[in-house]
Order: sequence, then structure tokens, then C-alpha cells
Amino acid sequence: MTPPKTDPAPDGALATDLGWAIRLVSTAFAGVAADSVADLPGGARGYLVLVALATGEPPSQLALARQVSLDRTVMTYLLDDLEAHELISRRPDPRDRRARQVLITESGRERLAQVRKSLAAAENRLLVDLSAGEADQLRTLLSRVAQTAHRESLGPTEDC
Amino acid sequence: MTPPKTDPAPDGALATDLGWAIRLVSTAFAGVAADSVADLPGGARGYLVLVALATGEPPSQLALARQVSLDRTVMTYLLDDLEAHELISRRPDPRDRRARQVLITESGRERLAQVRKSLAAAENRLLVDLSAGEADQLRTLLSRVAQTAHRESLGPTEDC
DNA sequence: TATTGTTATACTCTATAACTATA
DNA sequence: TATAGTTATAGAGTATAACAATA
Repeated sequence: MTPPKTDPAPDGALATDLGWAIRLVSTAFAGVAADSVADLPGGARGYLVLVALATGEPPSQLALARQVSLDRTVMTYLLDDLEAHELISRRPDPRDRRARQVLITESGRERLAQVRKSLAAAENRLLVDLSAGEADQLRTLLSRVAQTAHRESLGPTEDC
Repeated sequence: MTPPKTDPAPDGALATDLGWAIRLVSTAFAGVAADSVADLPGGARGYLVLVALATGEPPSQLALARQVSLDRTVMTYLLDDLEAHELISRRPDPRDRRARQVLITESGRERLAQVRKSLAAAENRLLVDLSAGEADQLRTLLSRVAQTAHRESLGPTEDC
């Protein structure tokens, strides 16, 4: 929107800073992906929950919260919202009456498919300057680091 | 802190999700880097400002805000804090009496060097499962995407 | 006593808009 | 009229703690 104000050779040292790059890429991705998840209850978090629910056994809310690295208190709000829009449903766990199983609905799967398609386009916009091979490399490397981080519990408690 | 609760083969679809990976890596990096910037005024943002000031001509606050992708209103608070700790200084721009030039102090350079050293160790912790070559690839690819994003103004207004 | 889910409170952060002083 | 910097206000988002039900 704002026409760039020249900046011919902008950041000398910042350009090689990993934290800087992560921050910028993260922000930029959030930007290009915003439209894709804009009308989804809970936004990006709602998307993460739907993805997590799309495969495997119906988890408890707590297990789900751990899987997507969210606090269990925000999971309550998030699921309330998603359930109100009939994208997920909750039912009591027959084995443990404290817990509730979370399931994705058919409607939820349809919305997920739509959002995924839209997100794929957004990703391509973000990675437009990379070749197909480089984009794949980046995905692979990021995923590996992410899985390490998740496994090591380097940051599962909160988010940014 | 919390002992991982098994999760033998955790996320089927999430593992290949780029947004998920970016989010997790971003959070994990913030986690490992937190200690490094904990005692720095403004935390991670203070660091970014010091890095940006370490090279080149003293910028105006607005130019600095654009460079590190922060709003100019938060730049005021941030610089107040950094100046109170004598890590930066402000002086009037002789060419434009509305503007103020921002300079890093000697003390600021020393702190920056300390933080950088500590951050390098944190980065290594995050990338521990990657080979040296892979880590370099990741840095390079992320930087390229970040520079594209920054240039395209895909997300310069705010942050996460 | 510990755990699952829920709710309420306080706090932090950010966005928005106003204001000044210059240009 | 537009811009650089500052300040104040309101709103969103989060963490913390407390609570009820169950194990």
C-alpha cells in the first residue's frame, strides 16, 4: 500500500541475521495467509486445529492443545467458536468422563480443503523468488527444525 | 520443563504444513533467544534496533522504524528505553529540524556484541539436528525470502 | 492428590487517533 | 498541506489463578 521509499541497499547486517529473517518470514507469511483464514473461526489457530483433527483418532482438548502448542484455556474459546460454526464437535470420552473428544465435522473438512487450497496459493506468493527445488529444500529444512523444536519442548507453552 | 507426554508419531498432516513449520520455528527461536535478549531494553526489538544502528549512517526514527518493520509509535517507547540505558542517543538532524538522528553508543556496541555471541549459541541449539551445510542453506533461503518479503512490503507495518 | 475442562481477572501489547513543531 | 515525533486512549490477546467434576 505504502509506496516503498527507495531504500536502495537497505540493511547491511540485518540481512544475515537469522532471527531477523525468521521474524520477517513469519510476519510475511501471516500477511499473505491472512485472507485465506480470515473468515475461519479462530483464524490461523482455527486452521491449525482443523488440520490436527483431520487425521488420527479424536484427541482430548488437552492433547489437542499440546499438539498445536496452545494453552488449554484458549483451546476452550477456540473450540467454542469452531463448534458454534459446526466445523468441529465435542462428545464425552467414554473412558474418562472428565475429558471430551474433539471431532472434525464434514463441514469442517470441506472448509479445511478450501482453506488449504487458498493457503497453497499464498505460500507460492511468498516463495515466488525461489525455484521449485529451493522451495522444497526450505520446506524440508523448516519442517525438520520445527519437529525438533516441538519434540524438545522448546516452545510448546505459548505462541507469538 | 514439562516432560513430553510420549506422542510417538504425532502429527500426520501438520508435519508438512509450511505455516505450521514457520510458526513453530519462530516460536522455538523466540524461546531459545529469550535469555539472550532478556536483560536488553525492549528485548528482541531492542536487539533489532541495535543491529540496524551498528552499520551505516544514523537514520531518523521513521527510517529506522521502516527498516526494522515497527510502527513509529512503538519506536518512540523503544528508543526512550534504550536511551535511558545509554545504549543509543538521539540528536537533532541539522538538515531537518523535525527529525532526530539515532546513534548507537559505545556501550550499545558492547552490549550488542555480547548479545550476538549469546544468540549465536542459541541458534546452534535450535539447528542442532542440521548439518553445517544444511544450516547454511536454511539461513540463505530464509534470508532470500525475508528480503523479498521486506522489499515487497508484504508485512512491514506490524509484527506478530 | 492430580487431571480435564471452564471461567474470571489482570496485564501486556498494539492500533488509532490526536497533537506539536517543523517543512 | 504533508511530515517527524510524541502522547493518550481503547481494544485485542494473553497469562494466571481459581473453580467444578472426575480419576
